[in-house]
Amino acid sequence: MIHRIKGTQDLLPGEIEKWQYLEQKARDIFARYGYMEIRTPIFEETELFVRSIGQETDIVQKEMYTFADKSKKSLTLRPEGTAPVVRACIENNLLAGSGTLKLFYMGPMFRYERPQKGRYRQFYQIGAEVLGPDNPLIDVEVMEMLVRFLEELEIHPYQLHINSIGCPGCRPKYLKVLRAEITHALPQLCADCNRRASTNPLRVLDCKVETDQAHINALPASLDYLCEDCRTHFAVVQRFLNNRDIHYSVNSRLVRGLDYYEKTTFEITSDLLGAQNALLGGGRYNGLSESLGGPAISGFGFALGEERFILALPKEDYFWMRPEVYLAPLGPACFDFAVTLASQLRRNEIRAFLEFGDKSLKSQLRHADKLRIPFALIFGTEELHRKEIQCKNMRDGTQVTIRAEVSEIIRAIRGDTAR
RNA sequence: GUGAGCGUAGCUCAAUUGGCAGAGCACCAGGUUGUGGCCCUGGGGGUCGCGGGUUCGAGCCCCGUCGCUCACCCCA
Repeated sequence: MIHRIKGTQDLLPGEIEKWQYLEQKARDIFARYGYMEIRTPIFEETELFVRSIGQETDIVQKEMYTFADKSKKSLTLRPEGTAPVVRACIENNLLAGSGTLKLFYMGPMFRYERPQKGRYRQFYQIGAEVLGPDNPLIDVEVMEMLVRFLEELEIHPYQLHINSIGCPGCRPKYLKVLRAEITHALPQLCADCNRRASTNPLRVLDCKVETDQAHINALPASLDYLCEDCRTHFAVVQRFLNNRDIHYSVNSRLVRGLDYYEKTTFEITSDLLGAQNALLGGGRYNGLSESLGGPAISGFGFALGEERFILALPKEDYFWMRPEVYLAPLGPACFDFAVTLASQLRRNEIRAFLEFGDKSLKSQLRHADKLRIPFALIFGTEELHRKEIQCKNMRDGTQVTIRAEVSEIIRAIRGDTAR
């Protein structure tokens, strides 16, 4: 028995409808905010991710699916979507204009991690990028769109957390102070923090160990070390979030795991999820384009985890384009007619289901009921001899005899007015 | 990479001290010459994850192994 790879999943009928719903709603709201879709390859040169995400990050250090192809080139299954999008923009010269470029994408990402609730090795993200000016109103518009998106999906409660982690101009100064303070507190901190202190001091801020909290709260916050430009940027973001009546909390301990972020970072969490409680996250990445050899263009973007949205979605019956009519021929003698009729109905845009097995009427109706198809067309040799057909309404059980013609059938299942 | 919990029918789970592998749901058939849901009757289905060991006898005890789940880590 061969079965699926750890951390992957088969999305089956009954579950996939939620995904279609989610993706359809995403396309809808992206269209309203002026985004166009982009699709990039599922694998890239390894170097793209190393340079953008950062050599020392966990993603690059231990989570990438990296392999050599037959020409010995090192390739990597994409662990995130921003770097490939920016790469594609540079390569196809989409950044030539001076305006704002808004793109969205959706698709699978890959990270080699131990699976748990809401976390998979192949997982799906929907994300968007705004390339162009370094304008804080972009940050606000993206967050507003996401809050609207959550409301339309009826996902609640959720919390928006924002922070500013400074820019290459002011962050080094902050990191120096942070390092010094952490070193000072090190004896009182947990083993993980002791390790992080040297590998990635920002992550110490993210520690959840109870006994560390008091010490961590006493550590300096990046917000207190922002340069003039970063401070103004963050102030404008907050002012306009307030204007739009968007509830948020400033979380000076919000740290992101990718090195390209600067200035604004944000995250939306929900306790509808498990321990992995982030529905989505994102931030500003002004230096990314240039570091990948493109023009000096600013960027802001986010990615949301589809699996996590599915977990948070209200427990409802999601839409399925189920067949409108089930053809139940009685015996092989009527099958030719059934095939022809199904074809005619479909040409008239009727969703028709035809059973191919030689099943009893009882089992065919049971099947139609199980698929919740609203009408069944029943016909045996007697009916066909008279050019008639039985049309049964599966909801109320009523049944009428009609002429075996497409126009009659359409009238019967869609009502007199429809066509 | 680390830790814990769990692997018995398609699904959810029982099985006393180690003593003939079960139920509900689902599925199929019949009750109805050609009519679904509700009800009744019957039926098909099992490498008890896998491999060793102990024992007259193992789903149960022991060792190993694989898988799943959750959590740590990290992130979407």
